[in-house]
Amino acid sequence: MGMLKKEDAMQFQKIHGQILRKHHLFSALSDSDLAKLMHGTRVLSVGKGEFLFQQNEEARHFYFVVSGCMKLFRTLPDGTEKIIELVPSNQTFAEALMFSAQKMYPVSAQAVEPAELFSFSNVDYMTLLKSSPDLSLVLLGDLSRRLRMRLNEIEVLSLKNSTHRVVRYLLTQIVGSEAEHPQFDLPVAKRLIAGQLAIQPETFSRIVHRLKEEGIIDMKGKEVTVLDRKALADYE
Amino acid sequence: MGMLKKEDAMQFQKIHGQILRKHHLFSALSDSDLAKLMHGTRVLSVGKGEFLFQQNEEARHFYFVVSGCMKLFRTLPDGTEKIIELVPSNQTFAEALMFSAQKMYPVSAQAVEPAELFSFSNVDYMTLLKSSPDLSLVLLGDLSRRLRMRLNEIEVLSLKNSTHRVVRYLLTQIVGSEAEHPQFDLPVAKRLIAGQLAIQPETFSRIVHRLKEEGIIDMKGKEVTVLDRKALADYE
DNA sequence: TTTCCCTCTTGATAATCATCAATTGGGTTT
DNA sequence: AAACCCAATTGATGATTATCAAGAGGGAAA
Repeated sequence: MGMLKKEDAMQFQKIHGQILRKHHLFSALSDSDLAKLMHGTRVLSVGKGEFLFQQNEEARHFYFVVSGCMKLFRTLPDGTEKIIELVPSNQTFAEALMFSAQKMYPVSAQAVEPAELFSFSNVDYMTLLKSSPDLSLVLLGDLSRRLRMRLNEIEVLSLKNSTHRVVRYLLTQIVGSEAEHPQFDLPVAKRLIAGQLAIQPETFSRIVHRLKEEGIIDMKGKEVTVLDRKALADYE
Repeated sequence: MGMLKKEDAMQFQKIHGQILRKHHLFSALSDSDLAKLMHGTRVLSVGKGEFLFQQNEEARHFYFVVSGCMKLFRTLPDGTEKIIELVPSNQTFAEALMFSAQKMYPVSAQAVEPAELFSFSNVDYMTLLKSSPDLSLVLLGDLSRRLRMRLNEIEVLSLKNSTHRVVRYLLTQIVGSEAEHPQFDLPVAKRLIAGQLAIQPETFSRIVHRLKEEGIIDMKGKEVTVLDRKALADYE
């Protein structure tokens, strides 16, 4: 939590550089550019429930999640919070603000479980960008992908009833799996998932109950098993 | 509707170049670059209700709306359509796909009123991008702004009741206006606005009726007058 | 002008969902 | 182990909204 001294920085890069390399925002950087960027990097530990930043704070940094999980949300006029995104490890967030005229975070960021983060200076990264057209293209692809994610969310929120939203959520969790009875763990607490789907926790619980009764899925704690893929897809 | 011949192209650019110049995607281009780009440009006329492209079609072009209005929407599993965006004149759309790995339009595009469009080749524009880091930054800002727009939409869709959504919509239409009784025209048919807010036309109509009864707004056809700004804002 | 079409409106009803309240269950701390 | 906390569940109720149906209004075309 603070600027690193030179000798630490070298050690830091040695240990963590390769973690970053896996992410497309950093994989295209030359060794020297990465070193330069990481010189201004800070390592942050955020405890469960702790805030990283609040909505409308000035945005000078963007972040990479090393471990844990961050929750990005907006506070609605009635005081409830709307979850915009849950950011798992090995992902970045808040990097789109670098290019926006609006220099304030449009969301608040809070850890849903203890998290380790790298923070990057927007101005430093911008400097790299200006000298590297390829990197810009990578970022453009990144934002484009994010845009598409948001599109999907908008579609989910527009689905007529809550059951459809839950079903859609379950289906997105098992795309890619070829298994007859796909299995996965809910990434976060059920109430948070309900929040993402803009339904109440009680409603979520009741819908899951119904799907279980109909023999379409099974759920024990966070462990989900899809028993009838077709029936689930047919709900749509 | 077709590739322009050289002499036409010059005329074309003379007439329309300055229109494009006003848009930030093209304002940073040099004269020669703009000329090069417009050489491959097509002018399209799309009649009311006519489709420009369908969801999942391969995306080779992006578009600039010269006049008219385009509707971007997704078809939901139940057959209804969810309006993602209404694109008025002097705006571009579908340019984010240039950078995405997914090369298919994630939405369908249809004219809600007769529209004139310019189409641009993705590969041509990409070529320009690679040689112009500044242009990349402009585009990054563009996508960033779009991302924020989507964020707002997601928030609107998460608002608990329909009245809040309508009120929020009205408020966004009068930001910037300092008038005591701001006035504006609905940009499209009410049923389309209802669709954007993910509510039924009937519900929209009833909510407007109530707001009129309470003396907060007035609405005659598409002409809207806000009679009580404060009361409207307090609904949130 | 008259006809036609489509949007918008208004009413009545049914379905869905949020809210309030009480209980259970799992995991952690003391 | 006991106490405690918070998440999750389940039930009962009321509010909100979708749906179905019918009529009114407005603009375009014949």
